[in-house]
Amino acid sequence: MVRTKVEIKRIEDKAKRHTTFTKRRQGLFKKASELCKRCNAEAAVITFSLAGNAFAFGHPSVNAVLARHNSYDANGQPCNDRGSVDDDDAESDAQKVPEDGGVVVVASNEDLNDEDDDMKVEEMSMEELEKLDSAMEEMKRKVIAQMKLLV
Amino acid sequence: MVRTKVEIKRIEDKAKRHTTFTKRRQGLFKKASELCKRCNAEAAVITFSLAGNAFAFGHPSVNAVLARHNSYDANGQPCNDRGSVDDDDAESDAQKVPEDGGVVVVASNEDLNDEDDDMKVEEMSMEELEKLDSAMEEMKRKVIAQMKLLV
DNA sequence: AGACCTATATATAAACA
DNA sequence: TTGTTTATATATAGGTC
Repeated sequence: MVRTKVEIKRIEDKAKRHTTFTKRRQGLFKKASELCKRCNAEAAVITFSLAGNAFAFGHPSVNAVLARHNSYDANGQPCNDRGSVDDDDAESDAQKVPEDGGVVVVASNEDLNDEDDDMKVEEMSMEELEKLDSAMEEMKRKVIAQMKLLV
Repeated sequence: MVRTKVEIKRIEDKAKRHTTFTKRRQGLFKKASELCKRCNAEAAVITFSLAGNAFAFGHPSVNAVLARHNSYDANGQPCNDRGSVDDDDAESDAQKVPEDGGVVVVASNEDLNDEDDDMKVEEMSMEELEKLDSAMEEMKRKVIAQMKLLV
């Protein structure tokens, strides 16, 4: 796109490829940021380099956007892969988190309070919270996998 | 950026904002697509317009990237929000999802099997799965909020 | 709403520090 | 690696249809 028009195909030279990845990733994050600011939108960008490194941008936060996306997904709005656009249906009068109250999810994991599997989040240590968080990620994957089987 | 230099701030006019959102979203997806092709990378972009519409791009697929991100996240690599970069540590010789087995997260929600709060995912109906999924989203937010308090 | 236009702002490949 | 520099390709604001 520049000194000479380049074809959009895989760069073979490893060093060059990584340099381009870094530059373009920065550009991509900047574009995402501008989109959020200018349009008061929410967006998340997640990238993995070929080397396996992860980079993410999110506004208001990566997790916030992913959670919202998950809830949309679960509610039926599909997400195209591969450069195509998504829904864009009618009004879509916003998404509300169910109702915030009364949810008492507890975790019983071999590594996590075997005897007392009903601790409240407010009473957990950081270590316990992190374990619960990981357990939930795993559970999430299982639930989604199971849902797909039933659809 | 164009006929005249524009400030990167919120566009007040609703129609204009939406037009810009559409154009910039298309540009963002294109950039993401080019990054993937040129650098053989994986990337996902998720956006929500102010109106609440969801749009997503992913290579090789939105879900593939999100799943990979989840596993990274659970394994400790943090994800900055707000336009900043992520890890980029040493070799990062790939990521494996912990080990899939032994996790027995259960949900007890007023709307979800009050009497039996220890159902296995494999035995749940679609409706129950969706409720559990929503409950987990909510729990996730609470856990993260609590973590932030402790950090 | 979209599709096209066009002038200008940006992004960026290549080279080098 | 990370940051220049520079020439050129793209993206896009503001129109028009």
